[in-house]
Amino acid sequence: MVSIKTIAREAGVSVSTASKALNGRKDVSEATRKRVMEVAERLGYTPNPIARRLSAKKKNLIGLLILHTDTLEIGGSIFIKILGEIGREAAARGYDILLMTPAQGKSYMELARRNRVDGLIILGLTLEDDNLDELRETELPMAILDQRVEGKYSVATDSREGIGEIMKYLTDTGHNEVVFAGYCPDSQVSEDRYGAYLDHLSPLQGRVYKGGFSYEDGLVMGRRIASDIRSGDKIEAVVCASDMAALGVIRELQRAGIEVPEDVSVSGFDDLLPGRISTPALTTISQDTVEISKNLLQGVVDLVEGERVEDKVVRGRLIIRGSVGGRDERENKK
Amino acid sequence: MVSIKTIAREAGVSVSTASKALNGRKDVSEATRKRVMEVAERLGYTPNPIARRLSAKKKNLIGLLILHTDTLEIGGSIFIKILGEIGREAAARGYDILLMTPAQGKSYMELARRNRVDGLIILGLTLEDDNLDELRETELPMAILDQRVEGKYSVATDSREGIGEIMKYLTDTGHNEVVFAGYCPDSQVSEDRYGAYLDHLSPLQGRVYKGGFSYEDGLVMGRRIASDIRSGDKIEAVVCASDMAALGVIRELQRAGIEVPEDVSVSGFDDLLPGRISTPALTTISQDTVEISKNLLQGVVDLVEGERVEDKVVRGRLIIRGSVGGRDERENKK
DNA sequence: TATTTTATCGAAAACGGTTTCGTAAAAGTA
DNA sequence: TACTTTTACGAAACCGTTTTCGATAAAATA
Repeated sequence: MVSIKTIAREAGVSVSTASKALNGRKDVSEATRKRVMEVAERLGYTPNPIARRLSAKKKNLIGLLILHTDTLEIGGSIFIKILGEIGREAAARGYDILLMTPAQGKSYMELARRNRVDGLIILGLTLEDDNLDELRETELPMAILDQRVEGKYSVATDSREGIGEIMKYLTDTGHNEVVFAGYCPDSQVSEDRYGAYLDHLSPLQGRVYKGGFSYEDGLVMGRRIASDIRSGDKIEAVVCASDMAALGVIRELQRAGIEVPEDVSVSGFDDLLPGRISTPALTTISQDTVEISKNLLQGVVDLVEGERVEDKVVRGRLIIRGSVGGRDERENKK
Repeated sequence: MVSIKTIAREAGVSVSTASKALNGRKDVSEATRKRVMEVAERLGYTPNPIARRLSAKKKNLIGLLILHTDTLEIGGSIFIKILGEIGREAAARGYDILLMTPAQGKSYMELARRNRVDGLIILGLTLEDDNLDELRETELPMAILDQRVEGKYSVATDSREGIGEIMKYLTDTGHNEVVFAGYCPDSQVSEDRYGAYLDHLSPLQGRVYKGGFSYEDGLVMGRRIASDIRSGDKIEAVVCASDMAALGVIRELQRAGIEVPEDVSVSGFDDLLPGRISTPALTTISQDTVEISKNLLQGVVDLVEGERVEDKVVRGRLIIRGSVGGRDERENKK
């Protein structure tokens, strides 16, 4: 394997000069630099990142902490894209990504310390995490997906705006009685989405069904909603906090003989695969994985390099599909 | 940061002795070893993996190459689990995982070389990959998911047995006319699954619909199947090469007024999320992600450590849900 | 011309470990 | 007792970089 020694020898200079030439330092003559560069090129030299890390204080290494792979599984189709993008961005900024999985008994910070990473990207963090306090206290640069932790940089899809768009679309298509399904106080994301719903309430009047993000949660809420409708409640649309919950709701509505979207419209959030192929297909907000990943990576890197960063919310995109009815469909049904 | 020097000083020994004590080398007295260990424990010493890598020939570093994140997106819910498991296994065997994403113009081997990894785990490799020849020729230890490359270690779900189980189940539930949908010659996995179908043909008689793995592919095949049925073909079951294709097939069948499973049974392969919540829910083969991940990681590691390994096929599990009809349902319909 | 700057380079230390090898003391053997 | 072997340890080299700093020669200044 060709090291810097090889190219120094070959170029007839000392190792230190070779290093300086390669790194564009200022005290090397133009002639020497060129010679060194050529030799390096010819010999296919690539600096050993390990050796480099040993001497440098900044290791150019970011730990990617993937928590709760079981929960993350639901949004799997999104995460795989995020991973790819993070990798690309990291390469572009000259950083490497170390995959870190939580180990029994070891705290995240302990893991980070052991691996000598400059910073952390955290996926799948929940508010019940045991390490939350420790995270808050540490100085280690980090970027957290979808969960705000005080003092820490976070990136999330703009729930407020996303739900806002949905509400606006519902209003435009003539829905008046709109309820919200999937509020659970444990989750930041859920809070945000519910809050946004409340913000856009007028002139609609709201009601909330508590529940989680999963399909099963959706089933439970769907049954309650169906029952309320049968009791005479005039619900025209259900805004759900997640795609999976929306699918569950739709399923139970359909089972109760309530047609979507002819009788009730249902919207999701996330744009997961199942919602694209369900009948009806889900009207939802799709996450901009590229933008999310970019911000995640650049966020930590900026922090590592001493810059200040502000929490980032990235715009989602309203995806109009079949689960929200237009005025026509709903009129026809009547 | 406490280094080996610190603990050497504190324990009153030389750095070399400290190193030997820590690593359980043979020429250290029991008393000294104990003293060194205690100091290390007390000071919370953890060896710097970077420094260790610099001197060692084996870096204890495995590159995780994630290809085609767009295609992988489909099975995302599986891959995220695989990632988690790989991480856990790696930690258990003392290896670190470096996330690698292919860069424009750089070959995979080039990437591996640059990063000084001991070996590679490759996810999402296709037979059309430009790097295939180079991969074949290299000596670098690697484990490849779901794609056999001559001379390279691969891990895959046992298509043969999986399809076999499905065929047996179909026979047991009284299906005679069984066709196969989703054969595409580009893909190893598809070939395997189709081959297994052919193996289990008797006493059924077979027919194949060519197509890919995606939902859209399924739609196309579904239309052809529906049309064949309307032309009088007595198809009782469709064995699909993938869940997504199966969902597409079901969709088109339903649209043509053909009921699943009352008129035709349909089976999938992979056990993805959408198939679990579709109506009817898919009868399919679920992949054992834990076993797959273990074998992937242990495969490369074994190769790195000089052992021989044999290609691994891991058993899937037949998941019986609603898309394949029992004898009763089908009789009743008639 | 004598002196100070500036440009270019290389020796050496440092990063944090591991490993080889030499040596002194302890133990074993004749 | 004298010699050999074993045990326990440390000095030093090494892994491949970067960086600091001192040295030399050329250029600029007085």
